[in-house]
Amino acid sequence: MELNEAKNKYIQTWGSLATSWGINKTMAQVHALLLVSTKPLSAEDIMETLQISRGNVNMNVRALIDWGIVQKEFVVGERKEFFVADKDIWELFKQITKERKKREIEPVLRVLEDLQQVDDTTEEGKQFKKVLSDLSSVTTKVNGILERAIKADEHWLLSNFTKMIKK
Amino acid sequence: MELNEAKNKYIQTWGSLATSWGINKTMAQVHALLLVSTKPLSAEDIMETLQISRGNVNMNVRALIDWGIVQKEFVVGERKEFFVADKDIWELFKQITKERKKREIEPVLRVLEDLQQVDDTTEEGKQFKKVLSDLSSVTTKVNGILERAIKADEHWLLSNFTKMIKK
DNA sequence: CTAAACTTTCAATAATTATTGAAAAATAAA
DNA sequence: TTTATTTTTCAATAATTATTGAAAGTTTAG
Repeated sequence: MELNEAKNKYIQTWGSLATSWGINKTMAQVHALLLVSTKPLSAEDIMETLQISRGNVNMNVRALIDWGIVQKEFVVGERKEFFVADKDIWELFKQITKERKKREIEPVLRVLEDLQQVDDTTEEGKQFKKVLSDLSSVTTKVNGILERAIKADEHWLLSNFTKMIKK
Repeated sequence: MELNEAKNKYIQTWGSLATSWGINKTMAQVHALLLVSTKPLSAEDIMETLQISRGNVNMNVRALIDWGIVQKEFVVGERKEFFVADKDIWELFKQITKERKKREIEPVLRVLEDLQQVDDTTEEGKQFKKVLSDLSSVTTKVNGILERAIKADEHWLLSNFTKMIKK
């Protein structure tokens, strides 16, 4: 398989996975592109490769920076900004998980907690509280799983590759 | 807080969480409604409570059944179908995780594997393969985390509540 | 069988979300 | 300064996704 064909396929695959996880397609594609690029890319490079508008590039690159998985980089002799993606993909996974946990799971936990205030003098009220408490348990548990994933073996990838190389 | 108000708030919260995870809002709301209902609901009950059309109810209930988290139930003396949601929420989480793993993560792993066939005689090709192999490692690892979550303590919730009740 | 009760389908339409592109704002060079 | 270059914003528009509702299809009762 030719390299560019492979890169393309990868960018597309990643983009389509992203859409089913509530991340927009372009954002995922921009990230994928930066990830497989051997050098920093400018907004124009991205526009050209992915055939998207300047505004779109700007918005999505900014979002990626916001998520902490892409950084600006300055190239000597160039005025415009260039971008690179963090190449440690475990780090990437952790960042994304951390962000989503904060933005989505934690607010739900807060609502569930708040709802515990419901009147439970009736039988139905009691049952509802039971469902809520089940939900809280599971959400908390999921939160915990993610928490552990985030904190887990800081250098898992590194040690993994050291192993691979040594072999 | 009044019971119906609380139930409503919960249905809305769950619905909005769902949209950011690529599950459609109505599907999540229907599920939430069934979850907090003390008795099986008919298509009409759902239509009325959520103010949505018959077709919409049908499609989403069917999808929920497809995911294995809602079941049909027959009510004596009634001709139409009624629906109930599985009340074991850990089971629900496991089902959803299992489905998504199968539908989304596994196909990506297959594509990544396929892309390993890329020509790697050039330096750039080698670097790309490195990125691919990183991605595979992480995706496999995530797959593993989910796998373990699915298989984990079949009766975690149950034992948890037994503990709570005993206390 | 036929009629009534109920479920499913799907083209039309609405609602939501993403993208463009040009104008405004910001930044750096001359 | 002023001018050129680059980035950001955002209203308009396009693309995607969800929803409706009525017609067609099924099932059950009589």
